[in-house]
This record gives sequence, C-alpha cells and structure tokens, in this order.
Amino acid sequence: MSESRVDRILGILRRRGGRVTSARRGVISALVDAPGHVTADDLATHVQATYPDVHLSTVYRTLEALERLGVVDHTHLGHGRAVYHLADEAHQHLVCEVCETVLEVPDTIFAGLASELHASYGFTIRPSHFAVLGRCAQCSASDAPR
Amino acid sequence: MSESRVDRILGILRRRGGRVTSARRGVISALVDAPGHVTADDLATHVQATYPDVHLSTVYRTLEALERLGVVDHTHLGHGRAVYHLADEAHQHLVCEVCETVLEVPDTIFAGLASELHASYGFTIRPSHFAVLGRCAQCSASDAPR
DNA sequence: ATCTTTGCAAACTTTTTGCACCAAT
DNA sequence: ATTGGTGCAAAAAGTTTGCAAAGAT
Repeated sequence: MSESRVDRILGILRRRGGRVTSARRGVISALVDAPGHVTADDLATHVQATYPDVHLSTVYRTLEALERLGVVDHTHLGHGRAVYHLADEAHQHLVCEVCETVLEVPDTIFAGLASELHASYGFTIRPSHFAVLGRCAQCSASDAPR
Repeated sequence: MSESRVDRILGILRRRGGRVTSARRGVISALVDAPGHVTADDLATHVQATYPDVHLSTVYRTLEALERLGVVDHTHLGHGRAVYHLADEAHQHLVCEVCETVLEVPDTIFAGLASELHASYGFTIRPSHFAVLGRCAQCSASDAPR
C-alpha cells in the first residue's frame, strides 16, 4: 500500500534519466515509512536492514538526487545534522530545545509571516528548510534554567 | 565610543566570576564592531589582527561563555556554520538561498507567528536561533531555476 | 595561592569527494 | 555498450575537548 508511493517516486526518477537501484528503492521506501524527520544515518540504518551493503555515502547521494527532483527536502535541526522528508508533506518542524521533541505543524501557519515578509521586504520564504527552535508546552511549564 | 558596550559586557563577565582576558576583550569588541552576522572564524580573524595568538578554540569557548551569560546568541545559516551576534540586537536573519545575502529584520515581525504557535501548540519560539531561508526581492524577480 | 582561561593538537561529527568497479538501461 | 551509480576510504568543514602551562583575581 505504501508500495505505490515508492513506485511513483521511482517512476519520476526513471523518467528523468535516473536509474533504479536497490539502494534507491531502499532509501525511498525508508522515507515513505519514516516517522517524519529522519537523518541520513537513520535512513542508512533502515535501508541496511534489507540491503546491508548500502553505504551511508550512497544514501547521501540518493537524497541529493531526490532533492534535485523536488521529491525530498531537508531541514536543519539544532546542532548540525539535517533531517530529510518527502516534499509532499508540507509542514514545519518545531524543535524543543530542552527535550529535543520535534513537533510537526502544517505549513499554513507560516502564511501570515510569509505574506508579511513578502510585503515588507520582497522576501519569499521557503519555510520547509529550517526548523523553529523554542520550548514545547511541557518544557515551558517546568521552568528549567536558561 | 563602542568602548562602553565592551566594558559593560566585561563588567557582566567579571561580576559573574569570569575573568577578563585580552582574548575575551578582543572577541567582545569584534562582536560590537561586527557588521551583524559573523562566524567564529570571522571573529578569530578580527581578534587576531590585534592579538595574534588568540586561537579559534578560544573564540569558541569565549562565545560559549558569553552565550551562557545571555550576552551572545547564535544562529545557523544554511550549510553548517553558525553566526554569532550580541543578544541585545533582537532581530531575525533572512537568508537568500540564491545570492546568500543576509537580511536582518526586527524580531517583532515574528510576533504573530509566535502567538499563533503558542496558542495552538503551547510552543514558545526562540526565533533568534534560526535563519529563515528563501529568496530576496532581486532573486525572486529573476526567475532562476529550481 | 587559587582557580580560570589559554594555546595547541588531536578527536569528533556530519557531509562530500575521488576513484575504480559494477550494474541498469 | 554506455553511462550513471556504488562501495570504500579519505578529505573536508565546523566544533569540541584533554592537557599542561599561563594568567587573572
């Protein structure tokens, strides 16, 4: 049933002159099955359960290829690691700085900000790329230091 | 004239049991003189013009100390490097993905989003930490690919 | 005298790249 | 037969850390 989504993406890939390999099939189906925000490493681990020889660098290269096709997008959470997700899920990440929980919220919540920035500065935001940091409800409640 | 800002920060540092060293004086005055968004490396270069022996790792440690004091904040622009600025400049960074220009906008523009997120999710944002990616006016006009 | 900070070098983390081999079309 | 993709190992890039020496209080 998630089969079709994988095949749809493989179709896009093939149609644009790309080749369908087991590594790519694995990465795409890992993305489809993913809980939402996954690092390249997470994906590699997931893929390696089925295809043990798929190397992390191949995962990065596959993700890069899929991003060029507009199928995948990535976001930077705190530190340095990026998280990837399918581009058709238009959402934003809210990352709690205290408990590291990632909350997904619909993209529409950025509409107001987007139009304001566009009107005032002519700047067109692409919100999907970055996470918003702050504190989730629980961690706001417990008044932790700093 | 920017002397006073440097001294004010050094005062905070001293009052909280920190020691005032030439490396720290240099980093702080580099921050005060900074055009806005500076990387640790930029700061190191700036400081080294006056104190050649100040090491990059010392700059990182100084920035960390200043962040703990709430005097400095950092933000992640695209790739991986962080940019630092004095915390009293409450502003957001808009980074153009095409020309890499960084636009600073007042924090107040996030007020609407902040209250919306707070109301809907109980999430308290700290907008100063992350940059917003998108396209500046010029680069939006020239309809570049992708 | 004490306790912080520093310089250096080395470790670390995440991502990228060069290259020869392999495989999808 | 092509040409694009892969595994591997090594390089980048940015930041952090252990340690002994230097410095601020």
